[in-house]
Amino acid sequence: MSKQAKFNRDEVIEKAKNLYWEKGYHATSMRNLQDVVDMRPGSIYAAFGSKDNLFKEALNRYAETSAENLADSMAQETTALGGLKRFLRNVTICNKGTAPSGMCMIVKSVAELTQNDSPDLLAQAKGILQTIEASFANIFQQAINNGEVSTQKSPAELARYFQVQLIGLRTYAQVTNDINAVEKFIDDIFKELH
Amino acid sequence: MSKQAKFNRDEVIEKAKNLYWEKGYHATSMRNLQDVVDMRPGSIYAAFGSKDNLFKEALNRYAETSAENLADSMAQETTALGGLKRFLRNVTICNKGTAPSGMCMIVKSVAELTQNDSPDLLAQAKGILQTIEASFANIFQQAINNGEVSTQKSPAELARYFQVQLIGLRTYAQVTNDINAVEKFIDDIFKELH
DNA sequence: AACAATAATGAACGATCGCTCAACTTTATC
DNA sequence: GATAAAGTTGAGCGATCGTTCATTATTGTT
Repeated sequence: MSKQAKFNRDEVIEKAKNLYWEKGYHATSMRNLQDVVDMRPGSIYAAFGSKDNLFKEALNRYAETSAENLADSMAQETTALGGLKRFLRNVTICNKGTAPSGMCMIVKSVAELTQNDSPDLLAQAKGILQTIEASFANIFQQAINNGEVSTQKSPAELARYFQVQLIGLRTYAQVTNDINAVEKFIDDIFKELH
Repeated sequence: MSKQAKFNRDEVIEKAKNLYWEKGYHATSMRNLQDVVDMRPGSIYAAFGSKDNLFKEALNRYAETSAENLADSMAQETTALGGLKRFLRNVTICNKGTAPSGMCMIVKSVAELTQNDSPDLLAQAKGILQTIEASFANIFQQAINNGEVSTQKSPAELARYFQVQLIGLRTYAQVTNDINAVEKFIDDIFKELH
């Protein structure tokens, strides 16, 4: 009995994520979203509830994809530090042309959203960044176990250090477009870690 | 002849800057601005032309204030690196409670604005970040001349490094609120530079 | 006191915002 | 083919957006 939905939920979330990522939360209107996902407002609201909730799903999708990208980078390298370096190069240099924005969607969200007007969206974005940092800590633990790391720092400290470099450098790359400088910067980071 | 304006232009720009800084460009409405500057729409438009133009003036004011804050930090320390460290501590830890946002207003703007919907606002924000980096380079040149710096890096490289740490750490501090971690991070940065 | 010149006001414009819902379409079941 | 259940549609709601402009208020000059 009943009719089955004709839209593909995964594809819709993917397209919504890309639009939110490009334009940010406030600058993305429901009509913009209706256009890119090719659905009428009634269907969108039946399926996702609200603009806020769709943004939440978009954030989660972004987090999933980021985790996959990190895993892919790790899998393509023989060392843990090599994997992290590949990941860092990907987000700052390689993927810059293809992605909806050169900036990290989560950092964009943390920068845009305030505690007053969307506390749970902000909390979710912050939580995702913490999760990512925790996965970096796991990787650095591996790197330490493998004897790849020269410094005395703990996995948590190394993860924090890497997170700051990632956020800072990705934003920096957005401003300058100086690929050579970014490349050199990344090399310096890993020269020091080794 | 004529009537003289009763509002104080500097104060109005200051208040507008603080609201834009807190809420971001898109989430700040002209009616929000009318409230905080206590002016009617006709007066605002006669004085500033448009929401975009008022935002430009706000960005410039922010840049001026940032330059003053940097100069103040430098003046309060005997060494160039000490001044930079004070500045970095100020924006990530000390001023966090009092400022409209823990984030840098320029970084927020670069994150929020896109090439398509406001190219000149974006260009101006990027330009301000370049100017700030150039002032860091001057300071590092002094530090090198004074023999404060241990590394072989050029002033431009050191400025880029500092800019990335500043952007990354300020954003990081916004996410975690872990003051001890940030404090330690800053200490590590300057341990290495010395 | 009359006159320019400029500033301040705020109602209101057309556009767009997030969102709703009554009407309609499609499907599975009997 | 009648019925029930669920998905789709899009006109349109009230609110708010950035902005305009006719009107009013305030000033220095004559």
